[in-house]
Amino acid sequence: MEAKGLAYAVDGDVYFAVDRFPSYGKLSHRRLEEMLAGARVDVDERKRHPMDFALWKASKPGEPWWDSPWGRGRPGWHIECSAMSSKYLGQPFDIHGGGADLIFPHHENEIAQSEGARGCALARYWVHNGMVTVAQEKMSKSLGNFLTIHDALQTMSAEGLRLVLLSTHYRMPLDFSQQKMEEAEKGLLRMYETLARLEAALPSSPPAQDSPLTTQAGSELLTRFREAMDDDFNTARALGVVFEGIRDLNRALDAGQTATLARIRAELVQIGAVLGILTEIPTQFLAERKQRGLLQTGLTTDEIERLIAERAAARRARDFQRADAIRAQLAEHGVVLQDTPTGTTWKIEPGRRG
RNA sequence: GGCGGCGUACCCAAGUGGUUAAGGGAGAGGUCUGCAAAACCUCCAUUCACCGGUUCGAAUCCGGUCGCCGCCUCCA
Repeated sequence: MEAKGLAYAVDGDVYFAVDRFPSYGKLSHRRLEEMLAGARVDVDERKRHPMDFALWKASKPGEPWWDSPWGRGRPGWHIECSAMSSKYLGQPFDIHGGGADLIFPHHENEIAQSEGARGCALARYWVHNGMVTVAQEKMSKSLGNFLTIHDALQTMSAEGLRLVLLSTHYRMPLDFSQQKMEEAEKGLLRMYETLARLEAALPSSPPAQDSPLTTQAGSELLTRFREAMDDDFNTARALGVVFEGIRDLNRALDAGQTATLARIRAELVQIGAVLGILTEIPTQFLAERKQRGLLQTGLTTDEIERLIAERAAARRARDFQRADAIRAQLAEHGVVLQDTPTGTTWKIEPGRRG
């Protein structure tokens, strides 16, 4: 870049000369002249142009350093991305992603230095995601309003978290909230309860595999899923397709249409594998959820089972008052009973989370 | 001030020129059930922040207004 006149060294620093790169600003739709007005004070006087950025910085005492033709120093802050991407992906490569807050200056500068150095495009497509916000404010380290994935997984399942993130188009801001987490968990529960029903009706469900989509003729769900994803990764729309599939599945289960069940299951399994949801064995997912929920009921499985047995005896004796009292007693602890043809099962009330 | 974007039902959220404005949550009614739960069915925006314009036709395009967010300094 120095040889091309795109960069210059000053006192062991090396700067990129933005005014020597005509398309500077093309990604962020900014023009150098317009940005001058907003340029703040303490511009480094050694720069030729205020927007020039460091490709290499001389080390100050106590800082880490590497040897270089310009003396001891370290790479400028955009260099690592250009260096790594060209080494591992080549140039140009297909898709460069990142948060919308990085468009300027970070990605703009990456383009300038990479394209300036190599004379060809850096990336074919740029994919910028909207910010995750908390109470409408950008979630960021400096504001301290952040939640790590590890934190989030203390109170919700990994697939539930994915569902939250998938429920909004990636370019839109996503306001992270307790309510969204709960709604995602509810949605996931609905899906797995349906799949568990399915498993009971049509055993030996294959677990979701990370395999390419195979769109068979007549597989409407897959076709619509693919259309949604082909539309700039419209995962919110794709989730709508998933929920419609779940509804179709429940309808077929109610109607006992076995052939339909197998087809929809195959489709949902493939869709789930792409989205990273519905990859668990339904009965295990529900059992695990039950186990976690048990903690905040203040009851043990034995106590619950004992009350259920007592209720069953009351029902046999047609003492429905006693039976309903037991139901109410358990409900107070968040335990919901479900009478089925094969006996009574229980689950933890959705929305109550430990 | 400049650049980019957002404002769709009670809440979340798709839809960017043309059949009835996806889907989820909440809510209401119904089927099923001894009672429930789950599931299913029905209902829930003549209307898309507001005003004006273009068009046979606009949530979607254009102009303006209001509100909100991100970036415009170093660092990553």
